Amino acid sequence: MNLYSANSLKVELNQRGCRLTPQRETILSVFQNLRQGNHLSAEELYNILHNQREKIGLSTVYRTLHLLARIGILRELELAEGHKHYELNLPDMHHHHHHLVCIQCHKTFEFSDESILKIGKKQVEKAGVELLDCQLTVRAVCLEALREGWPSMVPSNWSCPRSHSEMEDEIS
Amino acid sequence: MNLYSANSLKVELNQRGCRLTPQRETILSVFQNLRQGNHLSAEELYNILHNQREKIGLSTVYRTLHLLARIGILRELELAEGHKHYELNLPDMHHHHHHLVCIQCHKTFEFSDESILKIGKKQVEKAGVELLDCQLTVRAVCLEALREGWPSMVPSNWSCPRSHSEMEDEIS
DNA sequence: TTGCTTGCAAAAATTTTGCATCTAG
DNA sequence: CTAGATGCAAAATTTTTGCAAGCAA
Repeated sequence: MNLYSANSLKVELNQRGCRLTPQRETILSVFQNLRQGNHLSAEELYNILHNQREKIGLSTVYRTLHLLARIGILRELELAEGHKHYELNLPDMHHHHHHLVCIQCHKTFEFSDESILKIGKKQVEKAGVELLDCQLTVRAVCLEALREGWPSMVPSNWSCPRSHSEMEDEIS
Repeated sequence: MNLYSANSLKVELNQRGCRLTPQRETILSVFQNLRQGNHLSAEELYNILHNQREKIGLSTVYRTLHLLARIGILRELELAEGHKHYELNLPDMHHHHHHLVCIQCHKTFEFSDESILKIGKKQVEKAGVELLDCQLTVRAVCLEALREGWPSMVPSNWSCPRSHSEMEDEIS
């Protein structure tokens, strides 16, 4: 599962006049160890690092997330929760996936579909630009919310009873 | 092009115990008059309203955008510019479209592909949830940025020389 | 009337930046 | 050494909220 070794990261960075610092290495390793299907916000990553007794400033976290996303190592997800989430970018057909998210409780499901990347590649070619990422986001309302009588009966902060088991230090 | 009349908006709102206010009507009309392919952030919408001498508070703008997106009248776009954008949600095959965006200069291209909505519908059915929106976002780097030597040679605030003609009061 | 809405200002949440200091190459 | 990176605190951006007053149904 080690898709980017510290060394290949170093090469990537040095090619662009950037440096491999312990902070960057640590942050990448958090993503490497994240179980498939999870993604982190800057704040969540920062908390994980703190739980691991790593001293990395929040601004460094933000700067590193940007850098790695720009390089193409991370993928930026916009799941409409008020902040971006990040995950490893695995552009090969095998790992490439997309998201279905409930706009009420933010539960997310992953799915794969090879034809999407093909469509993205076609468009990119037509526009004469270079592909970085291609993600389908399906917004929906979950069964539980519908059962509660969404949308009229569901207060905007309502969330599935069971869905409160999330993140913070979810490294497998 | 009048897809939602004031009256059908009223019905939609009243069904959910909400009211049709002049502010909501005005905001919807801005989107109706926006030329196809444009989308607005809360701030941009607020400015347009001001230019039209409408007195609508920024919080009302935010509240209305949320409401209309929740109802399914607007579509929330996440084009990675630091804030959400909104456009009319036209879920029929004919108007449904997707976005290709340059992460460097934020230029966006629209495209249609019927198979995407089909994929979304399939996933939604499988997950047993109700579809609200289905959008493919392709992130790429534009030709101009590549020519400048992206990524190593391009400062992160660089933008295509010509691409500075945007928004603010772009109503056609 | 009643309870949903608004506008304002204040607060919250998220992200960015300036700068002195540190460090990878 | 030297340009890039860090950490902190301060600032900027974007969005949300409390509350008194207004207005749609």
